[in-house]
Amino acid sequence: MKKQKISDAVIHRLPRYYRYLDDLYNKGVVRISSNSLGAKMDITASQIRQDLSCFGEFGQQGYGYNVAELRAEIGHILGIDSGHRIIVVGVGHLGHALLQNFDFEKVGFRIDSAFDVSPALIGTEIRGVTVHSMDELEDYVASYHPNVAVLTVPQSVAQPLADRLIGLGVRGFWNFTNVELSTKEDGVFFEDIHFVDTLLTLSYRISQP
Amino acid sequence: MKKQKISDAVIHRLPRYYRYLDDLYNKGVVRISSNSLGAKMDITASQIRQDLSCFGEFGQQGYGYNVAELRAEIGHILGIDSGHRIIVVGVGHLGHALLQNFDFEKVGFRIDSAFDVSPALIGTEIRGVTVHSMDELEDYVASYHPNVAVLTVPQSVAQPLADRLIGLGVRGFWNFTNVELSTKEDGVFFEDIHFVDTLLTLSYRISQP
DNA sequence: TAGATTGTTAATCGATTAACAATC
DNA sequence: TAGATTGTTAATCGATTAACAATC
Repeated sequence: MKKQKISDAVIHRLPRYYRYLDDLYNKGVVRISSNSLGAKMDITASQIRQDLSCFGEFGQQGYGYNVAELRAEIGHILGIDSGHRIIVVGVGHLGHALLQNFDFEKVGFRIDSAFDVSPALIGTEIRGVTVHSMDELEDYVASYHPNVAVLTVPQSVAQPLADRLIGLGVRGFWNFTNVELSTKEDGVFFEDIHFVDTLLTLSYRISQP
Repeated sequence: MKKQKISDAVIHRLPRYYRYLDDLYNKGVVRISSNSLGAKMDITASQIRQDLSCFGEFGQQGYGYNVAELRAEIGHILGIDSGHRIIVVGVGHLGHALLQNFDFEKVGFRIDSAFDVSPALIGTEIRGVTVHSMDELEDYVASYHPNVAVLTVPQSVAQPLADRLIGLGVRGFWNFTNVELSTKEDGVFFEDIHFVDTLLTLSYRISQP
């Protein structure tokens, strides 16, 4: 195992490894070699072994990798067992869709509260998650210390809201607002979901002659 | 201008360039140098010039780039003016949210129809987009030739549905189903949106000591 | 044991950055 | 004109792939 900075390229492949291993695991597959996993994922065996070697030695010569074990290891690297807590801020169409469809628990996030300004929503419950008033944000965060916030609010309030949450101790933002957020604070991370970018990439590809 | 294969790295930066230029354009900024754009975007001026040089010469020595012009050029490269047509297949929470919030026209996509199996939805209209029965897919595609489909259907039907649409001539898939789709057909592109992956990346970052 | 497959080192390939002549 | 800034070539850096000894 090499001790070094993990490159972004590697980090971005980890969730995909996890998805494939989780799938194999659910299918009851016991072992897999870097070669056959590479074939499935359409990447080289060499890359898989190189990537994994950043974090440890998880395989066995002549055998390959135990699926359940490797799945658990990568899950651990990704922090699935870290007991992260998450809140949804903004329960419009998109916030609502995420609450309804997204399996936060499956990736190790505990969620029990969402926040919105609309009186019509406050007090309602969506799949077991209660919608609170935005005014309760301070009290809630002080009590439960969620470390990640899903931002599904209008663009105009995104940055001030992020600043407010950072002040309260939130360290990660799953940002659907289409505004690139930033902060001077260290150790705060933004994962910006730009729907537009992916659709434009697709537009580019189908537009090529 | 170099004639060569455009790398994925470059392609994935194009939409971000477009967003920044669109923003500058809307703010009334007339010209910008690679240096100041790089400062804004937190990338090197050299990279911007290198990237743009793949597609042509859009700047002027001693002056920089005309914002309106460069914005239009990149928009053109991305196919924003290609008159693409798009349909939404699956009007659950997420499909609904996209229909309500996403500005398809702004990125050059015409949308007028969505499709679902639910009798309760068929015939309704969401922001001017009519929901049709899935049975009408063949007729609709034959008449209007949409080239992209947004897939917001259950995982289990994703691949067969994609195959069906490919057979009808659809060439791009904005795929929200969390299943990686594929085809043997040439010239068909998938843009898979894996919500899980981005949240796990965030999980990884906040889990680091 | 023999065959398979790992982890790692070395080689290659590609992407990013630096430098600079050209020129507006 | 002088200063600014481009497009492009060359240099550097990093990521991917290949090769192979180690070993289960």
